Amino acid sequence: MEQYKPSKIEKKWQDKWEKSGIYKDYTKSKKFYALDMFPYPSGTGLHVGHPKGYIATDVVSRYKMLKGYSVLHPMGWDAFGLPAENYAIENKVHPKEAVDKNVVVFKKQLERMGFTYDWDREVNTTDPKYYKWTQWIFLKMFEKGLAYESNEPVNWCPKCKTVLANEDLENGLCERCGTQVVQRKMRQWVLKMTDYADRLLYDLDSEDLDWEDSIVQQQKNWIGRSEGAQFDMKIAGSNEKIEVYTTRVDTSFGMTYAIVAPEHPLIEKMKDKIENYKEVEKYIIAAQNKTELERTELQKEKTGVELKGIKVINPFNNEKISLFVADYVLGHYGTGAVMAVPAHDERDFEFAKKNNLDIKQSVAPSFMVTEGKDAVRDDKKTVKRKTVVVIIKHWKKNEIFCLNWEKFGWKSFIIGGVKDDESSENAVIREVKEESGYKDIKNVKKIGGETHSSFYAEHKGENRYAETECYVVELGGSEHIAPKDEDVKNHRGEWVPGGEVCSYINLNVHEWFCDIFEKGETAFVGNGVLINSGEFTGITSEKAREEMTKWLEKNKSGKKMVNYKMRDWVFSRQRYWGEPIPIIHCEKCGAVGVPEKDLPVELPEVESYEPTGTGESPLANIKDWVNTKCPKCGGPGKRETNTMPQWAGSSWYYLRYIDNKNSKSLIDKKKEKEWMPVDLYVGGAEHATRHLLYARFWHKFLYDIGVVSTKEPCKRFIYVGLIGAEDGRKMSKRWNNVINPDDVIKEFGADSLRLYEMFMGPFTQNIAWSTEGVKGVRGFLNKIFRYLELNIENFQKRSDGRIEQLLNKTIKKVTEDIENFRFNTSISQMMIFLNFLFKTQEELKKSKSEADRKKGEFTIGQSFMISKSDFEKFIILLSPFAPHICEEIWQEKLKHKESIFKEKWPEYDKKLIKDEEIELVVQVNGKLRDRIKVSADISEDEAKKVALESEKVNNFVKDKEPKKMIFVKGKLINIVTS
RNA sequence: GGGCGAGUGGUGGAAUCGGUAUACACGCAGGACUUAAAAUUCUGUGAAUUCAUUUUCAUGAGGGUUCGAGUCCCUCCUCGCCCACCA
Repeated sequence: MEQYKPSKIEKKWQDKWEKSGIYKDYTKSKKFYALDMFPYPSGTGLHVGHPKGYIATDVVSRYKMLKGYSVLHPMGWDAFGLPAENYAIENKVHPKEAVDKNVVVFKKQLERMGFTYDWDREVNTTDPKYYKWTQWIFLKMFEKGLAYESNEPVNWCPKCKTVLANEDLENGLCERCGTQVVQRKMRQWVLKMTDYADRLLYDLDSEDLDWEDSIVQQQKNWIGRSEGAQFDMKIAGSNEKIEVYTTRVDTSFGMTYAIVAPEHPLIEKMKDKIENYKEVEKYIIAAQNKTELERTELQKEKTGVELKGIKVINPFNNEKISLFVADYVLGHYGTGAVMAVPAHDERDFEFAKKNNLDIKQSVAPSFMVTEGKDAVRDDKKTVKRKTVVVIIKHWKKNEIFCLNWEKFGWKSFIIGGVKDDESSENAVIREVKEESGYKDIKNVKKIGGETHSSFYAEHKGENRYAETECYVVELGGSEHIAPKDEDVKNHRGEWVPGGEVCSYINLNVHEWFCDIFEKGETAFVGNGVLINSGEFTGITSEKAREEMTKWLEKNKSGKKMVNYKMRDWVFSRQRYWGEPIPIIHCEKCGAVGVPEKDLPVELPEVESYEPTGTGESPLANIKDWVNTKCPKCGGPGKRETNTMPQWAGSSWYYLRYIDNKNSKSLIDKKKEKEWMPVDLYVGGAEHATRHLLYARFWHKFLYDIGVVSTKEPCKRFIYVGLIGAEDGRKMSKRWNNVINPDDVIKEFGADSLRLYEMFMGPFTQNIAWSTEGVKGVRGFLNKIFRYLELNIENFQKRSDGRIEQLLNKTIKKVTEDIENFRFNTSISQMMIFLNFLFKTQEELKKSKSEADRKKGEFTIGQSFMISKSDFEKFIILLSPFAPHICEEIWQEKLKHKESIFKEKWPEYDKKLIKDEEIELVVQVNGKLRDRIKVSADISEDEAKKVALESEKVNNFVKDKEPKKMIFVKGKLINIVTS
């Protein structure tokens, strides 16, 4: 029998596809843009983990082609950056040479996997024809004031000898070499990404973006928007002031001191007035010399020095308080100065404790109570659960309540108020019944004391107090209907059904918390109700933030303020191998952009790529290149010698694929409209806060200047789960556990590699490689070949009914699974289908031999076998995953003249998917007791009858009378006896 | 410390709506083929119990809701990723 030999077959088809350009059909009416993160062509080549994402996009691309789409599926090289440069330094070759060499290797490796890349569209970020446009974008940003020069301290990696962006750090270490980064003041180019912060944040929730939650969340956290207030604090006896930023202006009355960061300009300004300036100066110098690591990890203890002789004034109560310098306040965030409220901020609390500073409470804890998630009414459903009603009373006893709040294990609470004159258990229960529609209230526990009660609720912007008693009431035992919207409206405000309104109960427990303060245990950082806060006393934290900010505005001493954790993008590197920044410095005109007609500013040849470490890149040594004319005034000018970071080229590459040969513009408008946005983008999750953020930023800028027509670059992004080594470690040269895809392809074939990587588990999950697993999928491919060899003469006109049905189910499942990136289950479904073909074949053999034994006539007829057209459908389903073997079968075995690419993706027949007969599951008290074959549309009555007739069932029901029966149509019946 | 996610056989995993837990695959065991091995193929394979039918127990631990829970709720434990003095 002919064996399936991947090595011969695969090469043959790869060549034919490439030659015919069959997948480059861009004439269809529907488009699909599938994008991979282009690789950095390193010297080590690919390992099996790299292509996982590429395989997935290729599967989807081929699937979309069969579905009648024009599919854009390009590939290119992100080749600027340190590794190539370091290699160049070591080996004294031009980085370009190393890159070119590596690209050849990478391309060959990718080609062996049978990807449908359109290599005519290949881009390379180091190609002057490409980086001309990277520079062009920079120039446009420069023109719009989004690229600016700055002298702020930046992260400097002493080993890489370059500045790094915030995004390039890992725990304060250089992400590339692990060296401790130091802060260094340097002139550098910065992109004003913070101007786009709000749009970058809000568009994450827009319809243009369908990304995985975790990635969206990561970006949100990275952007780190916070809303608060900024206000002035006057320095007593001086005209100077500091500005502080806080998100908790509601705690202002608890302020007992203020702090400035070591780099705050006030210190220099007030030098003369600071009595202990020497001590302060010493502290500042020490702080500057601290590494990031010391500031965070090692140096957990908060340090600081008081600026003696200086007092600042709390604008809310005109109190004079001390000012400190402490390095737990960051100079670059907010205003570099904060108010300190030890009672309500853990860091301030810690610092205050250490330095014996005052602690003053201004917010009393209160508890937010909302309904449990499961109680949120769903229009279709009855909410079924046990509910606890808590009504709070006496504040001196509520310590018990607070302590036990969580320990009781109640899952949710409804707050109810009782009318003043009706404080009794019965009143509570009656009211609960009436107002909520809940029935079967039981298990009433009184947890309150005897005195007055204080029930506090914020409802639709209004604060209400009610006198209440304190009870715990357990609701449940049977189904109840969640309240309707009308009911909510009718409520007095105390009720919060459906989780639609948040309520506060002022438990007046601050005394209890005060105890803790006195014991020195904790700060209360939650929201609550203001105490000791002058005119603001008694309102909630939320309300207080609004009101107190308004107060500041009215008194012209502060305003509402928004801050971001995200900082502007430090955009210059002091290295050779990057795009030159197209700027000329002129003594007269300052920084002048290189005129568009002179782009690209090509990287000049240098003798040494070695970084200088002086804050200039090696380009600074090429005097001929550096010295030029100012484009504005014609006078002497010097070229900018810094280069762009590695992330520049990749921030817009997806656009260039669409029109990669255009020398007149970055992209042709018509073509851009035709293809954008990217429909599917697959790549590593580690790019969530860097590349994906940068690309969105640049894209939005390009949108603003009219280059692109979409607000977001890509519609759907899915991250790839990593492939670990077989030993459970990371695949790495260091552990000598790297699996090279070339070896796998050589032994098992590209189809097996593709199929295995898609089969190994959920796509986004990290999973270890298993060579045994590859053998498994190869067996599957072999079996298809074998089945065909055995049965190619036996195809019937129409398939066995069971095969037909299973095939239609398979079409449905595979189609849906590809759309949803559940490749593993679509492959297992195809395995199930093939297994069934073998099973029917066994049945066929059996009947044959039986016929032989009886010496009867035997014809295959229409049973047991599959029709040619149905088998072909199966092959088409498999072809996106294992294109080579499918093309081989299609053209060589099934004798089609045209490629399988020309086929249409099969549709399933809804009628055929329905089962006529099912196995009715019969449960007794929820336990499986029997399965009975019945017609699929069996009625409830019939099902009951059949179920009760079953002997097995009767063993369990015995003489007990069934209390009720639960029937799920087409699935099961549950007999309840107890 | 904060955010997100996960925990199911010996292993990777399936069960997407609260309805038959362990699909599919690997591994393992036994049989066939072979001088032999590999390859291939067939059968079995959660645990306990039983000759067997069977029954009981099992989805990190413990509780809860439900006729019914891997799935929902609460508490706890473990692991992974991201961020981390952001006021």
